[in-house]
Amino acid sequence: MSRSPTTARWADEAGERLASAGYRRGGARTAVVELLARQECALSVLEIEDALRESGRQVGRASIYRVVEELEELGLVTRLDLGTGTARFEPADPRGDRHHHHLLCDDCGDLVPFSDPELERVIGRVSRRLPYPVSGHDVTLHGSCASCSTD
Amino acid sequence: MSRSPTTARWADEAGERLASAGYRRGGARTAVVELLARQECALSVLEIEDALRESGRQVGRASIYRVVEELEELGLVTRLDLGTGTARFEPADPRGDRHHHHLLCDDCGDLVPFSDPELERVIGRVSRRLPYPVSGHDVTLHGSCASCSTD
DNA sequence: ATCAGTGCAAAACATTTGCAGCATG
DNA sequence: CATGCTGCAAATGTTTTGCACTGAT
Repeated sequence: MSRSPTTARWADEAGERLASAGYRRGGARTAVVELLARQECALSVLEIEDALRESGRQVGRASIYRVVEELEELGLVTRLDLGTGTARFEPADPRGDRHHHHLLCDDCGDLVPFSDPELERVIGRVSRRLPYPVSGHDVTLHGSCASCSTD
Repeated sequence: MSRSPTTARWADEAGERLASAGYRRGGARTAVVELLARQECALSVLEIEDALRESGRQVGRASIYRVVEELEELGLVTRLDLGTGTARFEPADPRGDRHHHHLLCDDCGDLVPFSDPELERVIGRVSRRLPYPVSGHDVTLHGSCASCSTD
């Protein structure tokens, strides 16, 4: 399995942060972190479960929920609630080059990541005039993808 | 109950659009529309249920779900999925002066609405370079409110 | 050897659906 | 008075929790 530098960096940082937060290196936790590190975009818990089973490393669903919750609390993953009934999770990178937002097809759930520096700048500016400090943000654009518009 | 001009306009438009879409003016539907018209910001289904019960107009929860779904399909309300486990609904106004986004306290769920013309402009610009047409957008800023930061 | 980590099964929620009875147009 | 609307209760699907067992340190 080849890992890009960015991907490897995230997995390593996650490992360190988990260790220094007092977590042990259990099998399920490691498997979930390594799978997430390889992802370009967000996965649901069910998708994580399937991907792990297919790669021969089955992990209980409850453990996956527990791991993504821990990772979210440490700021290592971002939870996306897009109104599709299931939450999705992806590696977080608040300031780095993997930071992005999403275009969602409201009909089929297809996700397209995008990023824009000016959007980030404007969000930063807006954040400063709000009543309490802003620690993060989500932007979701909604539409209907090519396959779903063919009606 | 006094209604501001904007609020009245939304309730009236909702009534018309529902009627022309072939819907009847049932009691539950009317009650939900009138409650939403009065709201400044988003409510969950449970909050809608409680508010209606307290105002002496009890409505079944399933009916509330059905009404907000219809209203969402007609573009009259916006559904907000903020990762709190429950969806919230508010009157929609995609281009008008009620259009806004939210700052969410991740600890207690407190919602603060805000709006910014430049943010809208940038989102419009970004939308144009994406692979399929964008029909709407959500922006959520995350933080920890004053009461929750007192630790 | 200890105590965190894990998996299973059950529980807790949010939301949707089926259906019988009520009320609008 | 026919058909859409409503409420209840049951079904569905997601996420959380309890508990016994496994495994990392």
